Amino acid sequence: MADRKQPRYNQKKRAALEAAAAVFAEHGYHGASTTAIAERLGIKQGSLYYYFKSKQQALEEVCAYGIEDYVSRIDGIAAMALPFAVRLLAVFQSHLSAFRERRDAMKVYNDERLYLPESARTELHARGSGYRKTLEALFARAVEKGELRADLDSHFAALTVIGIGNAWGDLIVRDDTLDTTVLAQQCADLILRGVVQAVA
Amino acid sequence: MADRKQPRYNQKKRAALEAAAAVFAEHGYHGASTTAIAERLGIKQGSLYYYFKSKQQALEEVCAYGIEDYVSRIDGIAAMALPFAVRLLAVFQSHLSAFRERRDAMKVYNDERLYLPESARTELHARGSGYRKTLEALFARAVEKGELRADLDSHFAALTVIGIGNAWGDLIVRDDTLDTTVLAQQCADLILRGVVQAVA
DNA sequence: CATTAATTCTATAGATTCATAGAATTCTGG
DNA sequence: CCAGAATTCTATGAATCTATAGAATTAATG
Repeated sequence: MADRKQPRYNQKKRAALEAAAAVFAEHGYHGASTTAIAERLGIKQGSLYYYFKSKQQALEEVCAYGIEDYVSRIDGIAAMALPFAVRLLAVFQSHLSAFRERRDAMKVYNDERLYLPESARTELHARGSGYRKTLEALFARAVEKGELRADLDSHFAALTVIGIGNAWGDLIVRDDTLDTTVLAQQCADLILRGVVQAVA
Repeated sequence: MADRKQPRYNQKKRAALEAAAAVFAEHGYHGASTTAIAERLGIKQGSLYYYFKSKQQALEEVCAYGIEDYVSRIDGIAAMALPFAVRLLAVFQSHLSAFRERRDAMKVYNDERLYLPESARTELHARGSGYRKTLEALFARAVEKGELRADLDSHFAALTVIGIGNAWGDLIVRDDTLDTTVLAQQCADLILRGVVQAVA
């Protein structure tokens, strides 16, 4: 049916993905109707099934789309040989700007992925927890190097940082006036001074 | 129809509320069917309308139920004349244990309230932002007293603390083994050392 | 026990939903 | 311009869901 080599198809497929993301983000997965998604795309409800096998598959793709670059960017950060403070700032910057650029899909990934069946969720979970583990390792290595206090729980710290990013991400989605750069700085600052050993 | 003076009624009404909370928490508002709620209560779908005028009203009540004591407790904390560190710990302790005690309703309040119509949402919003303002004032006063660094943004700090509480609350809901006392301590510790002026 | 009130049940109307099949249209390459 | 492929449309089946009405049952009270 769908020839992947046609640029025309890929273009509209992505538009379909973003339409689905927008409607899922606004009404939630179950509250979103295929009619609403199709309308946003400018086609009729039935035509939507040319792009998605089912509503559920649309959710899967939106979720995957929502985290793909968010997740991939942290590997770059982890690869850089920079002081922890700079890396942490980059983590927040990356996290928050991901919410700006793919706000709908990120929100959907965070809020709606739990409605996917086990099978689909585990694949997503793998990537998500890959992110967490990388971040955790980032903390752990900084502790080893003496950049951070020795009694820091890396697991706790990583989860909290992700939690803060998601919490502000949620607010960013609903408030366009928030400046992600400033916010990232504030977040990093708050965590850092709670994490860096106090100077005696 | 429903005489509020009958203890029998109130008892089952609360059970209905908790059944609705549980199903809303698991499937989301739109994904939850009145049949599922009724089944959990041990009655038939139609009978549910003896306790709720509509599904939407059930959501309103669950949301209100979800934050009532969470919100009320912060006033007590604000009233106490204690060092900021102790108060912050109490805030986290209160926030997290609220998630333990009313896990379903709290989750529903956080995740599903946006599906309520404007009118119902504003009343809830009043209470929620009352919480934020109190917390904000708590930070501001501590800054004035010199307990915290002078350049701290109280608004940012308050929202971040709430965000952390909600993030861990979400994890608590899904993982019964997490110890809220330890967690509250870790959260307070992390924020404090990022907030208290470093000793020179 | 009998009367009244409270609670639950059955049955159903009416609306909405997802998904499919096949026809109709539009696009593309020769 | 024509042939075949790609895209969209129409129409519809079957399931599900909320809410209501009135009957039936259970509990409470004198």
